[in-house]
Amino acid sequence: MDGIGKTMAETAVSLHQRILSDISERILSGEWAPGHRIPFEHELGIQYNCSRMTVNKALSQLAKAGLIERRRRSGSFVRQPQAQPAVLEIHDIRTEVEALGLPYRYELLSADRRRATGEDRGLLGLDAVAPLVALQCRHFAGKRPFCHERRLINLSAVPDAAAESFAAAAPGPWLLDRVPWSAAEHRISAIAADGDLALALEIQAGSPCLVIERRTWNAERPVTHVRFAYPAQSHSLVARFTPNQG
Amino acid sequence: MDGIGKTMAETAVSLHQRILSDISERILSGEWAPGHRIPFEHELGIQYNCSRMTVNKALSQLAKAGLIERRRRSGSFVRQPQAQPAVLEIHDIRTEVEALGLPYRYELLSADRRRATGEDRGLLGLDAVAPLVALQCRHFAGKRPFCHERRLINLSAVPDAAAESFAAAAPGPWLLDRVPWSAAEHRISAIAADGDLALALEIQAGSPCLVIERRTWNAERPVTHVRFAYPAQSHSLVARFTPNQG
DNA sequence: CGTTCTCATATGTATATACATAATAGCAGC
DNA sequence: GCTGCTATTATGTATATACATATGAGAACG
Repeated sequence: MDGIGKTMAETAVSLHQRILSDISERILSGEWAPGHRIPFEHELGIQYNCSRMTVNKALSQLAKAGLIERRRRSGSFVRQPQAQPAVLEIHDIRTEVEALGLPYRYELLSADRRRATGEDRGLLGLDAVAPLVALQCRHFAGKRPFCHERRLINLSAVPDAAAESFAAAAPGPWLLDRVPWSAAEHRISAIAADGDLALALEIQAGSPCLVIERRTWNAERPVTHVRFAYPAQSHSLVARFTPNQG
Repeated sequence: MDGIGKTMAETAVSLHQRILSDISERILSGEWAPGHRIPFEHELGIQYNCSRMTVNKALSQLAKAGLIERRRRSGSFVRQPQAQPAVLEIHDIRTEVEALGLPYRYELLSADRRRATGEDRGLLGLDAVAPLVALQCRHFAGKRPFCHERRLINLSAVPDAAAESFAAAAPGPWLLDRVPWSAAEHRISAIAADGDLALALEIQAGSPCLVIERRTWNAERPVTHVRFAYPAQSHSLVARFTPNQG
């Protein structure tokens, strides 16, 4: 390294990026098998003609992505692939429908205010009885029902929801505006449509549906539980795993 | 900042980590609403009594996690929540079955070697005709079929597969040993079991199944396409979203 | 009034440096 | 041989610095 001031224009992509993709390629191609010790930071620094810090940043990122494991005093090692972590993007329903080029429509089927039953508490993850709102609604793509939504909202976490009718706007975006970000857990499964669901989705009873359940917390407090049911034909989820996403 | 040499023991967690969680907390709590401009790097540097580099690393990470958007000359802004990225862990089937405390058994139903048909090429993402192996097999949890697997393996990417019978060991782990790491795309959907699938899973024809399809690449080359079909009752997937995972 | 040019500014990327920390290897002493 | 100390080593985290780059704001100009 000939010191500070090296121009960056000589490389089209950043050095960081180059190191990252070089190394992941070697791992992905199998050239560096699981268990293999990759060169030390300072060695890579010499190879790439850059400082240890730059290498360090790239390797730290690879470690976070799960491709390598770093051990002090020993070096960095290619990890045994175990679980395939994949990133699933769960979008807003209106966005999804509009992405298909179809007009979106929302319809409220029922709204109900009650004290949490045992089942409600199980779904929401509540430890005590609390007031809540239970909703059922439908999302249309063009003329066809696209998705059925069944939702519980914990009123002690979101008191404003008591005054809201949800007749015109879907509860999902409404909540996102008020509880802007939160931790969430998703459960994805398949079910056979029972009578009510089949009616709502205008499909045959017993036909398969893809179900996404989401539980949402805000600072440790359960906010909402929602079950989206999609007719099997109309929907699938895509998840990707790419180790060097930048 | 009183210069180099500040001891790190005074803070239990790293400064980087603290900035990261502080800021995401403010965003998650709604204190900083979408569109809000968060303080400039140098301002945060003064607030946290640290250098711009440290702030920069934390903010870059938040940007990569999708919580904020960074604009040169303008600053960093809280993003509108759009897609909820959730991490899905897809494990080995044997591991899953054994996690249930049930004995695992594998059974090969059929193995077939052929040149890729049009459909095969679509599934694998091949642009040219190539030899491949097509497999069907079952995974048992105790006495019940747990999962049906239908797989294509691209022989030009994995020539060794031609010599392998797959009678005793499942192709998934076998491939993992040889193609140690790879990029993958998962598609999750629900289907109604057709006659063959119903027979293999010992369920009624037409009953719902959860389907996971996975396409795997190794250095831009398609390696395998696999479709796992689970009887709806027996399986669900869990994905989590936690914004500041470190 | 609109267009273009210049300048200031915030982020982006890289450097060299400093010290902390964890873990190993080797050695000393019992 | 086992235990515990010490030195070494690779990574972890932070610093100050330097320069690149994109872009917004305002000045200069037609």
